[in-house]
Formats: sequence, C-alpha cells, structure tokens
Amino acid sequence: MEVDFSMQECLLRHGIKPSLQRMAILGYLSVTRTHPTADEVYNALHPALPTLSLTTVYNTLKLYAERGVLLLLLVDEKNVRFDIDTGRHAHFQCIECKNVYDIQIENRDALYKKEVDGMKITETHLYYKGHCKACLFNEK
Amino acid sequence: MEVDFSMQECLLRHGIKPSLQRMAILGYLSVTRTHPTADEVYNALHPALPTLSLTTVYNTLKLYAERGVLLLLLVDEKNVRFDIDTGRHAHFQCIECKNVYDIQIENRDALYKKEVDGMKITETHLYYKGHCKACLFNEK
DNA sequence: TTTTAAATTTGTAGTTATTATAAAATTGTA
DNA sequence: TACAATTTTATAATAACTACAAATTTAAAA
Repeated sequence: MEVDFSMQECLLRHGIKPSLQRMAILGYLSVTRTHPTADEVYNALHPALPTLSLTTVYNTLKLYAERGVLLLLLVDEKNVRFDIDTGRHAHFQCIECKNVYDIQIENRDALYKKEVDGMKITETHLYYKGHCKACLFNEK
Repeated sequence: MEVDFSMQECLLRHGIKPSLQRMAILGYLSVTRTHPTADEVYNALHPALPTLSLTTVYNTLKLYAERGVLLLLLVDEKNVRFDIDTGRHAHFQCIECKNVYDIQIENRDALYKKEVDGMKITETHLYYKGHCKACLFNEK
C-alpha cells in the first residue's frame, strides 16, 4: 500500500500522530475541495474503511482545527464545514444548492488585520451568500 | 401602556402584522445590542411575558430574517445570533467570553459586491474572532 | 518477546439548538 | 354574533454534536 509522506509530515509538523483514520480523513479533505461537513467525510470514507466511526471523524476534525491543519467554515447555518486550504481566501455559499465555493480576496492585507479596537484578532472569515451560476441558469 | 409607533411601522413596512409578541421581540432587539441568540431573547422576555413560548421566538426571528428586519449572524459556531442593525458592518466574537461586538468596515463598497465569478451575491458576512479587551486584561 | 502504559478508536448514550405539527387562542371581518 | 384567517402555544421530533467509558491499537520498558 502506498503512503503519502507529505501528508504524514503535515500531521507530524502539527504534532499529530498519523494514524490510519487520521490519514484517511486528511487524504479525503486534500482531494475533495467541496468543504464537506463531518457527516459527508464520514459517508465518503465509511465504505472503504468500515470500522471508521463518526465520533472519530468529529474528534479528528476538531483536533485538526485546534492544531491549524484546517479551518472551520461558519458559512452554513446548519453545519460546520471544513476547509483544508488554510490560505487567506473567502467563501460563497449558494442558498439554493448549498454548495460552497472558494473566492479570492482582492486586498487581503486590508482585511486580515492583527487587531481592531484593542481586540486581538486570531481568525478572519469572509462569507458571501447568494445564487451560484448553475442555479441561476436552471431558473431561466 | 405606551406603544412605540416607529416599531409598529417598521413591521408594517416589512409586511408583518405587529402582534404583542412580535413587538416585544423587536423591542428587545432594538435596545439590546448584544446580538442575542433565540434562547437569550426568550429568557429576557419570559419574566415580563410569561405566556411567551420559545417556539414563537424562533418563528418570529425567522420571519424577521426572511423579511429583512434583521440579520442572521453565523459567527458563533454553536448558535445563530440576531442583529437588528441591518447596516453594513462586521462582527468580532471573543473566543473566551463569546461576546459579539460590532466592527466598522473601512471600504464597504469593495467588500459588498453584487456578484463574483458570475454568482449573484445577496449577503455579505465579515467575521473576526479572537480575544476581546476585557479578556486580554484579565489574563495579565 | 512479554508486560505495561499511553494513546486512539469505537459504540452508546446524552445534550442542545432548532423545526414540525396540531390544537388553542386571538384577531379581523361579514 | 359567527366565521375565517392568523398567530401563538405546547409537545414531540430531528439533527448536529459531545461525553463517556470500554475496547483496541500503538509504543515503550523490562
């Protein structure tokens, strides 16, 4: 079986022991750029990894968020979603199909500040909501 | 008993019949600028309005959001919060005390776009997270 | 290798925020 | 007053997530 050393190293760099389950979850997030929910991660991996439990998925995603391996997205009012791309970018969620898309930010430095009004900023989230291309097209 | 006509008119303008409960909820949101959760609204009004039900609070807040009377805030991963100020501004949530503060946005027009990548934008949310003044002070 | 300890995973059972539903109460109107 | 429409309410259900403790796996020591 092949092992992706870059993923292993990614976890080790964040102080996380790379178990089978953790690698599988990271692997899924790396190839899937749909900003999945915990449930979606579980459903995607469960067939190939039948022993995997939903609890492990939640625990692992929480651990990854704490260690900075990924970002929590709060754009969806129903579920937390996860983004393995920790670079500075925004998100758009279609209010019809619920899909989440990456959006580039024009002047990042103006947006990603260190502090405001004496408060120390550790996270910046920019979300847009509306109607995606596909849904706009289908309505016509 | 006094009646605040401006609040009545606000609801009528949004096509909402101003019932006792609806006025009470709107009144609370108008004076309370803490971006409360549905539960907080209920707990605040329940003593003075013992017949009020949590369901009504949820229904009313949902109605207000649909009609544009208020905005949903997704900054708190646990609950949806509500903001009666529909003007264009950002929010900061302290990850320690969980309080939510209003933040002014510098160049609004650059942020609040009509569309991106062919997608039609109807809402823009800018959230910051970190440590508020009070919590920073207490740590020292 | 065997033993032991530590870490991880798992299933189950909770908790909590929110929604669905239908009966009861209220309001507006003929 | 009678009737219909709307609103509110209580209850029950749902769904996302967490707590917990047992079982398993991994790592380290003997």
